[in-house]
Amino acid sequence: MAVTGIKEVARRAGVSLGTVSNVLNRPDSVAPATRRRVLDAIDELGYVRNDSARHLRAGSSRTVAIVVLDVSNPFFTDVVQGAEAVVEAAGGMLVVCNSGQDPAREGRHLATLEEQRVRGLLITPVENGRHERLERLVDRGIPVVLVDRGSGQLNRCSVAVDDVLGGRLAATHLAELGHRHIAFVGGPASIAQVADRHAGAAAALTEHGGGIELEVVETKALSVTAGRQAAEDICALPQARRPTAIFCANDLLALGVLQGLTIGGLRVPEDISLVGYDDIDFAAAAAVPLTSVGQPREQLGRTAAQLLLEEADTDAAHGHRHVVFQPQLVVRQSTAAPRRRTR
Amino acid sequence: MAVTGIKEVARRAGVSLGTVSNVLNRPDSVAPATRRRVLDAIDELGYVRNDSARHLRAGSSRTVAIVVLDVSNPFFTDVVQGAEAVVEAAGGMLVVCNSGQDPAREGRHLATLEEQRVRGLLITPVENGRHERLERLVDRGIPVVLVDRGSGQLNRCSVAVDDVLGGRLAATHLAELGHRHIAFVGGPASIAQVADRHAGAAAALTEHGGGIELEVVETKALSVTAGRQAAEDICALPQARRPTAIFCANDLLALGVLQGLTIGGLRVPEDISLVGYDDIDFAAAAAVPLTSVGQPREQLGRTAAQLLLEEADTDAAHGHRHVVFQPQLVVRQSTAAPRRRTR
DNA sequence: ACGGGCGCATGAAACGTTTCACAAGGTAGT
DNA sequence: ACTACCTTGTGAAACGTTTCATGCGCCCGT
Repeated sequence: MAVTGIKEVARRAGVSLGTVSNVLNRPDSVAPATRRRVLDAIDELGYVRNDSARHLRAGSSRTVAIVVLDVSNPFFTDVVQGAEAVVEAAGGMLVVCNSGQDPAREGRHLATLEEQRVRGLLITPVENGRHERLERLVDRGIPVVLVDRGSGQLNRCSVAVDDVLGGRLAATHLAELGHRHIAFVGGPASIAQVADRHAGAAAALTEHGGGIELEVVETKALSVTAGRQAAEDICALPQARRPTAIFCANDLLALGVLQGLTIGGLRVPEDISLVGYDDIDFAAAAAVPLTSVGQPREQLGRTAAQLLLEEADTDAAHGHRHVVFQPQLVVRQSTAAPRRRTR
Repeated sequence: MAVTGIKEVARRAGVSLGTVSNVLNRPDSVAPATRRRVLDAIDELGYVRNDSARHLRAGSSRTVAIVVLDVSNPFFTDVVQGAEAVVEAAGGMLVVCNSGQDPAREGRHLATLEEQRVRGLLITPVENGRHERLERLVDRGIPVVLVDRGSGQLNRCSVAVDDVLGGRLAATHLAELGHRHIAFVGGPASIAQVADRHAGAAAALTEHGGGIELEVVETKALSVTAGRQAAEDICALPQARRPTAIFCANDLLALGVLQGLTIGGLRVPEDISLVGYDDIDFAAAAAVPLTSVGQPREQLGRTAAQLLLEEADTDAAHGHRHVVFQPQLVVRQSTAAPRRRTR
């Protein structure tokens, strides 16, 4: 009921303002008897600290924000959960903001977060390159950690997964199964992750030799719908010109492709092999469990959060680190050796 | 750079503290020339409002929180997006908290949010019934809207979907297709949604007459894994005792069941029909597109947020409303008439 | 017995806003 | 010319904390 604060508690317990504050923040420096009295008063009054006042005084807050591209992509929800665990363990709070790939929305979020004087920021920026607003936050002393984005910048930490290697793994797997005609499905190519995964695949195939063809099918988005569409195009090809394997930049895409292929009457993996990327839970749960390139999603979030808190706690200049994880190929049932072509 | 506030801006613009505040909050009450000068000063200094101070003074904040059971369930991410849209349009910020079905975690979140003096709270509580902490928030004057939970309580608004009706729709659909032996897969039964959906199905079948059997397969969770497990059990039954249709409490479950049936060599819908619930995007994208009971997920979130803001804006006592949406059956390819039993 | 330390409690100052009562000057109405 | 009012700007108070210099009493060691 009591909407008021520490003052009322102090009066009730018959102590001074400062003492109540001490009970709250440095309980050991208060005599047990006094402490008891204060705690009782707090209970009776139903007193709850006022965070705004606390942080106004303290200057910094205990909340950390994470800005993601798409809250409904399981990849990000897992990253969020990882970060959440670390932040909460440290007594903080993680607020999740969704930019939905929209730079304007991202901007609004950053503005609000700046006003809130958040403790730190985890972000997968919508756009690459210089980011004025982000620079400002950094200048202001708010630590920023880039998530799932290699960092050209040196003035902040970053956490990422080696997408080039991921692409290599997928392509090598297909090549070793004997595929000679592979399609890469993904897009838009402006997205760094997509470009890297493709580059990795291309490099691996070149090294592997044997003139393996890597055809690119560019999609508009990394979504299930986009994948289904791409699959339709592929089904329409005459069998001779049809790839025997598909590597998707993303599991959502791969699920769409799987669906499209099924509709088009092609079986996975008998007629065509399929590799996804991210290894989201739905990949394993698909009707044909997907072979996919796994990323340590939760760990990505955890590490990012750790780096952030570390930086936030370090008073002095802190050495910015760039952690890169290794992806891992998870082989399931969507890949197999190509059938002999009818000769 | 300037870490300081309004004061410095005032000095630079050669005006008083109050004037700067007016420029920020009531620009019209300031002469254009003065306003210009102040705005310039703000720009040059890179001044950014301090939210803590503002809210300390104002008493209430502009952030609204939503506490969900599982951030990685697409159902909730859609609800969140709906709420987000409304809150952001109103100039507020939505913070997403994940209780992960854990009452303790939920409690910690609520404690923090109470300290933050959030403007309002959207929540799908982990447990039903009286909720001490929630009561406290309400007493404190923080509006609370229950999401996806019918409200026994009358001291707050709620937004829900009629789960009993949803159950009826699913069961009726199957009965009309000619199924005589149906299984309900879901659990734990303590979850209100699960119980309601089952109750609806049972009621509909009774009314439909013809002695249709409704068998219950209780699961431990509403997850893909749990569904796969349940499907294995069903596959193990001798054909004569095997249901010809399955109604799942949840799409995640249904996806798991679909996978389990496929592994077990049963085809959907030829051998067995399958109905899910929620109509998440992955349901439409499954290898066999799922018939499912759709809920207006985003609208659920939007409405909840609207109710909340409305309550927060109303000074006087406000009439608590309970909005109930109608679910809708979405028929896709996972349901069909049962094959004639081999006689 | 005396000074130094230590343990505990105090109260005022400061954090950066917003608000509010008020002042100064100008304009208009009578 | 006088009052009344409007427009624009002012500065102090208040919001609820935390922090810090200070004070008071007590014990201990010499």
